[in-house]
Amino acid sequence: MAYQNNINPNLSEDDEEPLVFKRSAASKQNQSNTDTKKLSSQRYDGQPRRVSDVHSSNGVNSSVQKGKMAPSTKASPGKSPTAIPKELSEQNKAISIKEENIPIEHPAEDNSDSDDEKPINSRLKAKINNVKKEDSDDEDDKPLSTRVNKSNVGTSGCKPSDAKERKPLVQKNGSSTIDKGKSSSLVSGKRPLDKANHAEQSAIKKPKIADSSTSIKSKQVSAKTELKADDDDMTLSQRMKKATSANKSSLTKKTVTKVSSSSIQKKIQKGKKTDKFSKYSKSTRQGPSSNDGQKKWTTLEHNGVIFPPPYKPHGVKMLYNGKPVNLTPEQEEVATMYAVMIDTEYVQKKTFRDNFWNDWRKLLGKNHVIQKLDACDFKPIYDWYQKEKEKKKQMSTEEKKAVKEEKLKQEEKYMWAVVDGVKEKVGNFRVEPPGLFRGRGEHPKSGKLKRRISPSEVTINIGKDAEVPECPIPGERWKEVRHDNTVTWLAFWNDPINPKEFKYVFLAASSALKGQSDKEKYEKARKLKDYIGDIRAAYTRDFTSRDPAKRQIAVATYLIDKLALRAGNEKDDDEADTVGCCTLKVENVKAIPPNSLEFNFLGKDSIRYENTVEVEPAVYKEIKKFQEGKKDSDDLFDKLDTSKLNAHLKELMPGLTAKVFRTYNASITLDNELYQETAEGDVLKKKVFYDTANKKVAIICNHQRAVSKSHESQMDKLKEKLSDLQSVLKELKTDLDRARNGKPPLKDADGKQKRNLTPEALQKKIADANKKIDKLKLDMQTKDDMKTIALGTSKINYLDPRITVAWCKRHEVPIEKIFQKALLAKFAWAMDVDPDFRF
DNA sequence: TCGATCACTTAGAACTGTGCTG
DNA sequence: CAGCACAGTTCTAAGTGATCGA
Repeated sequence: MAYQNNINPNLSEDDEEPLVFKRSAASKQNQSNTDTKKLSSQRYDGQPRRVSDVHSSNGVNSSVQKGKMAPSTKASPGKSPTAIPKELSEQNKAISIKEENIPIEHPAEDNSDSDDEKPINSRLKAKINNVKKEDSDDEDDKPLSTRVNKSNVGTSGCKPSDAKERKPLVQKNGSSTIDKGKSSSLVSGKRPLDKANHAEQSAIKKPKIADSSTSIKSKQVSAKTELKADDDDMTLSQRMKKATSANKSSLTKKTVTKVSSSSIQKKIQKGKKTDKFSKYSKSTRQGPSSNDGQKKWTTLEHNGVIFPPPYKPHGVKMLYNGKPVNLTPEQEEVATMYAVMIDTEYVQKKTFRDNFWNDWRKLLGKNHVIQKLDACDFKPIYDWYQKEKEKKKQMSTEEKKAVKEEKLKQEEKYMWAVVDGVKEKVGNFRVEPPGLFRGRGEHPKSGKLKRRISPSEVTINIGKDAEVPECPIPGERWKEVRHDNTVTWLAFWNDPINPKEFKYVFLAASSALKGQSDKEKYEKARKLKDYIGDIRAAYTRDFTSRDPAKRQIAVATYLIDKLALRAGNEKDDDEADTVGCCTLKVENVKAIPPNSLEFNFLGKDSIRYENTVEVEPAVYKEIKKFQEGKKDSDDLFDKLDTSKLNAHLKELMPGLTAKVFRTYNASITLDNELYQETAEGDVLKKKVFYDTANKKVAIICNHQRAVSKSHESQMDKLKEKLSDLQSVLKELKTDLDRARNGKPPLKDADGKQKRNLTPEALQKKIADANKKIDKLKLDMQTKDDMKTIALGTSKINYLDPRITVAWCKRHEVPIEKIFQKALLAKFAWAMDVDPDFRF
């Protein structure tokens, strides 16, 4: 089939014909390509891109929307004796999460939603077979080993082989979607108000604004308790029901944990009746749909945030016109921020320097000796800083360890939160230290001083009954304390660079709360499979609609579907000038006859997207029309913005938005790739196979990274190594010839006589050398190919981890080879997937 | 209806740790 | 054992999209 591009939207499933995706230089840089490093290379050529085949099986539609309806709530810790037994699937065990003091465990994740959607049978089966039911108790009691190790990853029998069979996957999963959802009445609103019957609650959401109600220290008594209780009950029972019915039940995967932080531990204890309970409680949390409205948690405890230490002046004097200058500590602090950056690219940019100078100058005052940046020499401070760094590096291992431990001791209490009785890691508990704003690309605010944040700017969100964290800076207090359980943040402050924006403190990715939403994200993307056929048919139809707005929506949707473009919200003038689909400018797309489009624009993070792709003739024609009579800098889609686009998408599938296509595209691509014949061989080979699939996704999503500073020199080294090997080979060949003729080998480079070897021995050496050379060449190629491709982003954000876990099980690859520790924790919810899972 | 606000996900760079190599 | 590449983690910027409120 010579890839013809046509991506016919309606392609039937089997059509997965790859669209030709020609990508030329994907460069990572921003506009000015001046920067050398950035110039990118060309790789990516011609990678065919497959538009996945997705067929929609007759659309079943389940309207299941993630959880909006169920009123359930979580049980409060302590109660819930019920605790649904959790089963551990064997798979779970496969993962060896070792000790780690993290608690993981997430409550029962409900797989609910999703699980529900998935074929029950299969899950059941799997569970039945593998699962071990734990009854009771706590995991503590049970040997970790059991739960964890045993990696039998593979095993499963399912042979992937028949791809054919699997293809229908969609059906499989899809159909299974069962309608449970239908019912759900729909989705409704998530407005907080709705849900809140209680006045109290209702007040909550708005608080964003001010919420006076909560003031510090108030330990309120509140009705909350009652509330809670109710909810809890409900939940439980509900959940149980559900669990039972589904049989699949529970889920919880827990990972045990050994918690260490005493303080929290104490709290836990306090809070819950017993540890056991606490564990259990987790299992009850949030039901699938539990979001009763918007409730994200019932109890929340944490210790607030930690602030960076006050500035310690170093007294090193910078020079102005060659002479040392005295600076106050405040002035010195900011000078130091700049000084340590003088060897970065930021400082090369005028905007950065101007912004810095502007802000620093305010601190210096009008009459300061320093009157212009150009005459400043920050080198002494820079040198001092380098020396400090060196000193640190030179510390003995013990010293380093001691320092680390000290730091840990100070921070430990901030590292954890207790959410509904479960200890969870906090993500960013450190308040951002002052510094110079490092905007990406040509950000107009780059270089501005990002001031220090004080506690009086920080709002804390915590459970009503929890102790309000003490403000870590004596004499100061929090700006505000809220008790808003409709949000997941633990604290926030206004971004000093952009005061209208906020910086939030959230739980870590390994938390149940995040895990749950991650899972929902993938379930939604999976659901798109069932709709994609209709959606494609619809937009294809609309390419020729009489209504221009409709045509724009159709074309935009097509691009988002086919190219996995981002939606493209409007941006302010004080942000870098980047675009997404809806904000593409005329100049960003060039029509190349007969029906190709050449895209070239700066996307998120000012990463350049360059791609030429063949499109449907109708699309080609429309794009040309949209461009007619417009200036280069005009919007290509003038009748469109993301909210209109998303509103339209929502009509096609509940909950559908533009970003879902990216997730869908990425995951289905991985799934398809991994169902191709997997290279047999050792784990390393399999990993290469996996990475290749991952790479395809990264290319589709345009995930790039800067070429490392040392790339060139590294390549040079490899080249040298290669040529050394080649000369060795040559020598060996000569020796072989001589040996065959009964002559002794030539002397080596140092003039020494080499050992006499038999032709056989030499042949073997030659074969080895050839092998080495081939491997080296391959490594070099790979290294060069990958120098601008970032695999991590898709792994973390776009690829349904169940696809990977299932593949690992099928091919007996230990999951740790693919997911590092942090990802194992983040994806704990996906570990018990069936080996034959299809996205 | 629309701009502003808020919450949360996605992103690459910077930093840190670690294991290999010579 | 130092110096390195590379892997993994941390940091925080930059997106998306829902909701608010006029």
